[in-house]
Amino acid sequence: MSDDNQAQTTEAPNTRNTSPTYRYTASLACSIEDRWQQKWLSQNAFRAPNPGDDGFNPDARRFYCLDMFPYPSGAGLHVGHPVGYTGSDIISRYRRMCGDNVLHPMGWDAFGLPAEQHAIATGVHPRETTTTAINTFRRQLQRFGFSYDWDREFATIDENYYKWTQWIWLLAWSSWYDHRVERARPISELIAAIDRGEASIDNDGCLSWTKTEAQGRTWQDLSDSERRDIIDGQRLAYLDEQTVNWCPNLGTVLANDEVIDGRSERGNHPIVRRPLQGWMFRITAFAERLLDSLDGLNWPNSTLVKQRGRIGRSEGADIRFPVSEVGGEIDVFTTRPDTLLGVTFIVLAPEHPLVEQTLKSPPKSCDTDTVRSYVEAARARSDIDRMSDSKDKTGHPLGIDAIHPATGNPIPIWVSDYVLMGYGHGAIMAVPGHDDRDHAFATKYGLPIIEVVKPTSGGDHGKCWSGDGVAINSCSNELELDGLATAEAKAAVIHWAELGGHGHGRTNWGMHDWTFSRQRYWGEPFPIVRTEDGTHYPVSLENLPVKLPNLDDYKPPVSDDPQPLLAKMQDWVKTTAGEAGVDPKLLDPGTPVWREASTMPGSAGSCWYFARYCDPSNNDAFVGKEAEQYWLGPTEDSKGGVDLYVGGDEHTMGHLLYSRFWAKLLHDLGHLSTDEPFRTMFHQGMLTSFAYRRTDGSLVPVDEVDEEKLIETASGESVDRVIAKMSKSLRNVINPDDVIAEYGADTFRLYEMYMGPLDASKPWNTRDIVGVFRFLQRAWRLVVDEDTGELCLNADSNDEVERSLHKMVAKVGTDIEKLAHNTAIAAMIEFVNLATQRGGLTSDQLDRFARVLCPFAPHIAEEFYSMLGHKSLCSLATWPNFDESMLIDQSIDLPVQIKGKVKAIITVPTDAPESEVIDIAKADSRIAEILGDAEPRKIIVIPGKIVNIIP
RNA sequence: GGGCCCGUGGCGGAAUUGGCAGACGCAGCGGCCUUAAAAGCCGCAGUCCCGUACGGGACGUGUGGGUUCGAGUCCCACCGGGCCCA
Repeated sequence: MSDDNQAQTTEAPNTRNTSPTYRYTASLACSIEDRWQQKWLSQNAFRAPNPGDDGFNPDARRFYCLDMFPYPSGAGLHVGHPVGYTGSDIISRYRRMCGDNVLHPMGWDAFGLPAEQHAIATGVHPRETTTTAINTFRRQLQRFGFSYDWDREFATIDENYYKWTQWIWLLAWSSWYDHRVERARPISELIAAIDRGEASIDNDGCLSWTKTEAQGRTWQDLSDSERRDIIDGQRLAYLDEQTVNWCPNLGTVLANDEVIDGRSERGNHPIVRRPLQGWMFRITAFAERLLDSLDGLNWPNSTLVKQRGRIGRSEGADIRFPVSEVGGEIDVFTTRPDTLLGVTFIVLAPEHPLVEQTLKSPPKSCDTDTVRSYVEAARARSDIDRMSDSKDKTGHPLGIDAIHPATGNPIPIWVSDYVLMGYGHGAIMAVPGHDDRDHAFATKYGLPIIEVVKPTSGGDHGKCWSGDGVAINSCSNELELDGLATAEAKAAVIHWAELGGHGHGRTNWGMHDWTFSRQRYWGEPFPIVRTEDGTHYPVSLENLPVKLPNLDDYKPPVSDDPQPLLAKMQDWVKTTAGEAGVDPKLLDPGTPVWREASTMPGSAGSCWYFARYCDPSNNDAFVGKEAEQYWLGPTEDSKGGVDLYVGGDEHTMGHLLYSRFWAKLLHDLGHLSTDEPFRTMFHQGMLTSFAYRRTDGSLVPVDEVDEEKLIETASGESVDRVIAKMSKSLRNVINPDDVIAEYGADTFRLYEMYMGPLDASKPWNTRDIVGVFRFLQRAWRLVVDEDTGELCLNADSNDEVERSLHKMVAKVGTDIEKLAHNTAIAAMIEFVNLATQRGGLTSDQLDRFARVLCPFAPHIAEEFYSMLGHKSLCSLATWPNFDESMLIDQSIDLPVQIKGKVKAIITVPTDAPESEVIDIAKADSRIAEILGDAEPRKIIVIPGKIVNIIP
């Protein structure tokens, strides 16, 4: 052992003075780890050179392995974080040793509510809180020995980062979506097309590319503000009024996934539904592509299914129902146009404009007071709430009728909160014969039910059948559907509707445009200002980022009336074009302007961070072209995008959809060479913990239980062990710092990987850690003299050990590629156990073993490697080869079955032909005894596997 | 209500994808070493039955059926658990 190892020779606190000086104890492990971590950092060992940089190898295969970056919370790293990080570190280290160019970066998703909540409570600036938390996280991650390229680290709150977040937003604001070519384009091209007369805007504000005779006023006739409104209506970032989840206590709007059961996910505050104007992203324009390009992704199936569900494509038709009394008409969207003749009533969402219109001039039969209070009550409820009480539906008749377009019959119009304004048109045609919710509603209020679809097979005839079938009772003067299968009937109705002007076929998306404004402080400001007449002007690139002003008081005004926190800073909000950084060519610098007081949501920075790692310090572009093309562009093996993205599946729905959207936007506008950010995706499983449950079902904190006897200490009552999420209240949260202090980082890494499959959720069991610790101790003792600390190796190689080493190298390599780290570790344990029994390793064998161990337990591997005399790092050494011929044994044991039951094990030469195998099997005494003289009817030989004899 | 996933020893989990179920580890038991203990090393270990023992037999991957020479693995139904959507 070299001189610089002296430090750890002092005895470990948990060992007696009787234990050998150089035993692999926690303190020895920790001092080894500390030394190598310093070397890695000081040598910048895991720096990934970009094309053009020193040391870049253009012939190597690329491997961009990305961890979902963490939000650095004040509580420090949770024991669950390193599961995915260790899994990806192992494959990154392995691929690096295989010669790949590995990009394995880490950074910080650092804008977010918790730091702002902390600021409200303490007055400490969120930047300060966040920076402290980042330093803690970085220290903890480095303590695990992860091989990140720390030169590429950044945080989303860095000015040089959010400058580009703002720039990308401006890019969206300056773009529109051209559905003719299915891509985003600069809005200047649209304006030019309109100026040239190629495109026109119809009376409804819709864009039209067919040259028609000018109806009414032409573009030239419009005022500047009218033109501006039309163009603003095409932008991919646009202002709109939405019903939002307003959280008065947090002083902000929350996304649906930030609201759980009508309360905020963070802080558990009540939510009210309020209309509010804010910036939106026109993500729905990309819906079709977001759906279609999922097919090319190597993602877990469950994630693909969820993503498709989230996008929510449904094909159907818009059908128009005239309204007799008040005039006008109701558009409904239905996925089952074939059931048109089963419609017996119409249901409007409480927010539907016709409801308000009816209440203003109600017919006699409308109970206005009841309806009005019902509408008010429904407004306050969340969408999920309104849809979830599937049993007890409520509603009221409006007292007016619609005319059925195919029969001319009047059908009543109701209002009910099970219909949402956000889906379709906020109105449905109710088909109680074939829709469960409509059926429940009709039954409750005594509305007629008509059966119009007969199930082809199965299905309970007469009950509410919502599947496909054959149309019945579906003939009117206008339509004859009887006998048509559902698909044919749908087409027939759509055809009829389009011919008669009653509607048209349409694809509806469950996904909505993305509400992008937040009313809080700790987020990216929008780089845009507006003048008195409401015209918006971008802040020019050289004046980005628009920095957050400092606040004296972070408390939001608690109010049911949504107000952005920054609106308190009137000196900042009200400024001049010059002061705000608007290009003087666009607007005179002295012009009074108002800044946007809302900020971007937490997910903004994480939408594009995968790209920034490619070129994190670029001041001239969000990412340099060459770096971007190298790390993210298409290759022979990939259509482009991050090669492996590892992260939990719990918060990925929004993030994955939003990053995919930004990638498509950036791709369309020529800034990214891939339109999918993450080619291969892997979700690490959640770490759970044990908890204890009393017979009445209540949970007991772990420290109040005798875990051996399974009784509650205080009462003596017996308890069951159950698996639960780690939580403060159950006191079963594990702090990784404590575990490392007790066993070292190498053991920690091995334990988290050895628990089970990387993608499975599994319980932390402190008792089990010692197993992998013993493995490292055994490996250490196998080659190191515990008294002298010197290597203790054999001169001659044992053939059995050598063969088993080759097999182990082969298995570990293939297992790592599958991220099956648990079975790779089992293979290493078996190897060390065998080598221990056979009396040790040669120096050449240790050399290879150290390199195989390195991705998993890199510190002890470096130690072995340097003890062998290497001056270079094991982490940068070459992955050992194995000899194919060493994987095959001379002879193999085969089970012999009689009628599928194993009766004997025979040993045959590995390459024995079938006839020889049969002869050996028949010759086996036990087999011969069972078979007797009779010739078997059939003998099945599966080479290398089994022999099965049917007598 | 719809969709997706999962049920293997006392526990975590293996099983080259249809071929010896329970690798590896924890906990447990026995032995060696030790005055003793810890650590370490060696061994035993799915359940049940027969047998003093060597050994042998039956059952066995949530339950019931099916396909197959052969099923933890494929198919159908059910039970239980989880996640997502409504």
